[in-house]
Amino acid sequence: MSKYKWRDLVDINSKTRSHLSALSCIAHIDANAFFAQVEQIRCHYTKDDPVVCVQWSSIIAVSYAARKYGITRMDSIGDALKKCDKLVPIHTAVFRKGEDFWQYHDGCGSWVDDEDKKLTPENFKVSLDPYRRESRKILKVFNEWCDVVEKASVDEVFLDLGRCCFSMLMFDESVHSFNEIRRVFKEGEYDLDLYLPPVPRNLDIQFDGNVYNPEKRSLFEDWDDVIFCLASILTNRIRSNIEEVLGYTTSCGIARTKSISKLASNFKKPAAQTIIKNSCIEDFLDNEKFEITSFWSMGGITGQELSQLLNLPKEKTIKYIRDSWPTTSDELKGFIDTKLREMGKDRDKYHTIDETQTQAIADKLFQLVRGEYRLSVNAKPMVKSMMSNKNLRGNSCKNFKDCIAWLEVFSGELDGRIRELEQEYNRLFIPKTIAISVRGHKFQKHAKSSSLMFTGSHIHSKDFLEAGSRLTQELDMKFGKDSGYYPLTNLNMSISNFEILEKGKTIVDMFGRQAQVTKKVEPGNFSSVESVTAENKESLFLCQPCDLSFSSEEQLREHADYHYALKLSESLNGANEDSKNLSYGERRLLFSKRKRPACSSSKNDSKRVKSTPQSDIYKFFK
DNA sequence: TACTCACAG
DNA sequence: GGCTGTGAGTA
Repeated sequence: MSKYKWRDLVDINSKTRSHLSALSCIAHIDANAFFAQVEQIRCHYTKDDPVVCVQWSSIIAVSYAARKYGITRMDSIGDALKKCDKLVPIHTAVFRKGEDFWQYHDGCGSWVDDEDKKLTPENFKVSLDPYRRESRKILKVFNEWCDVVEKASVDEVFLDLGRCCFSMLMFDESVHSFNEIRRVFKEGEYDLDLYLPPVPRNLDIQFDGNVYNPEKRSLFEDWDDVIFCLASILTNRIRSNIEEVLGYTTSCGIARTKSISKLASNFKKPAAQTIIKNSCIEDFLDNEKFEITSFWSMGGITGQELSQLLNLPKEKTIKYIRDSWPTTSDELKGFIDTKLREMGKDRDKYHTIDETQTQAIADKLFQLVRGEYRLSVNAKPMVKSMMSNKNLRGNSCKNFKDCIAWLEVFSGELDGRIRELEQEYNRLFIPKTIAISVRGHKFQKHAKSSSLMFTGSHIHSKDFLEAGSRLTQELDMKFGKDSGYYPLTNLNMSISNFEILEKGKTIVDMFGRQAQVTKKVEPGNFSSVESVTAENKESLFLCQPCDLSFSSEEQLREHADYHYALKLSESLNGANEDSKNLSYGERRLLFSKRKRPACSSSKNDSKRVKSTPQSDIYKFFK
């Protein structure tokens, strides 16, 4: 007999409840030394070349090949060259002061002898655009395979694999072990409150990756292990797909919660995956000397203060918490409350801990140490704002004219990032407000903002430059005569309040004359753009992979199911093998009927291609 | 709404 | 360590 009920199994097929199910299955996938990998691939090096990504004279990402020489992110480029004379330092792309496009200057950097080829913060601004682009490409692949994807940062994602695993278990005809449970499910001969049948013996499936199993437990103790096994097969396929098509290696962790899966993906690197069985979670947390500060969001002051407050021992803090408060979080809450009260006048030492929130803190901690803290996997909303920022050194911004030169850079960067979004979503992004902020030696911050007129359907860098210059001039007139205003130490431009419109249509075409558009973003890659006008109300539900729109959420969900079916049959019935020789574009056409995005027409692209003609990193967009 | 702080990569 | 980004809390 299983310890899980039918309800637990059926729930993982629900987008909204899966993360709460006892059979939940989450993956965290992380691109290894991402910036270094991007540069390695762009410049046609191999994984064995000791590539590092450089910004001025600091190393911001170290490839695994370079780590073998003991090089770390803390090393200056000079230190690193001492450790490895074969080092391949590659500088990030940069904007030149006064220009509105970025470029790679391969062969240039702080480490070269030629003075003319030195890249310095006085005259350049780093561009992270190439990494954001590659990140989006990777994200697209995840979205093709999985219905719930959360982009956690530029180089990591969470996947809720509930539906995927459920489908593999119930509908994959090539695996015979599950015929009986499938029959019962399909005939409807089950009750949600009944326990599942025992896991069949001699399963014809195998884990992909490393199962964390120090106690040598049976690999398939119950259905959770079956789910995780299917998940491991799937994530391996997804990761292989990403490596085949884009070249990136990734690390993956599979577990029942986000926090455990994140620890797991970090456990073995690079290019590995680690599965934490539910029955091994406590072993994992205890054996691998994790502390509460190891958990996400606990890495800073909050974790420190919490550790102190609870008088946690240095070693085995997680086990200590579990053993000290074994049954409920209530006693833990009581303990925290008492401690805070005892603190009395020293209370402000723990300013991070809010005494009205002790129940929530206790609950979270109680669950975290048991691998039971269940956060849902949420797609992040598209964008709220965008900033282009420059810390200025020395005299690189000593008057109004210098400001304008940097504003050129900011305008170009923001414009490029908007173009990217427009390509990705096939929508127009129109920011309605713009802000300029400055910092100097003698003052913390002066800022000005204004609304952006939107003239016609296109906004480009000139509009930002114009509006930004005006604001900067106002600041200059107001404070510029003050001694200590110049040279500025920081200058930035930000845009916000985006209107998101269908391409080729004006807001009036879409929604009528007195339309006011409000944006709503649905979780997942299926977003809805909702328009509210005085008279009519209309919703569009968009399937990003296909760029099809639907008039109801129901239709969209139905359509989405079609995607999973295709992907899963591809994955499990060997279609993957058959299509191995096809190009990515052909594969995508085959499986998702998706049009390739048009070749990017941004200024950045043409410049970039010119400067590095050998690069084929963006070939999939051609 | 704007600003600061905490946190992360 | 420099840089970018997000969310929570606060005035």
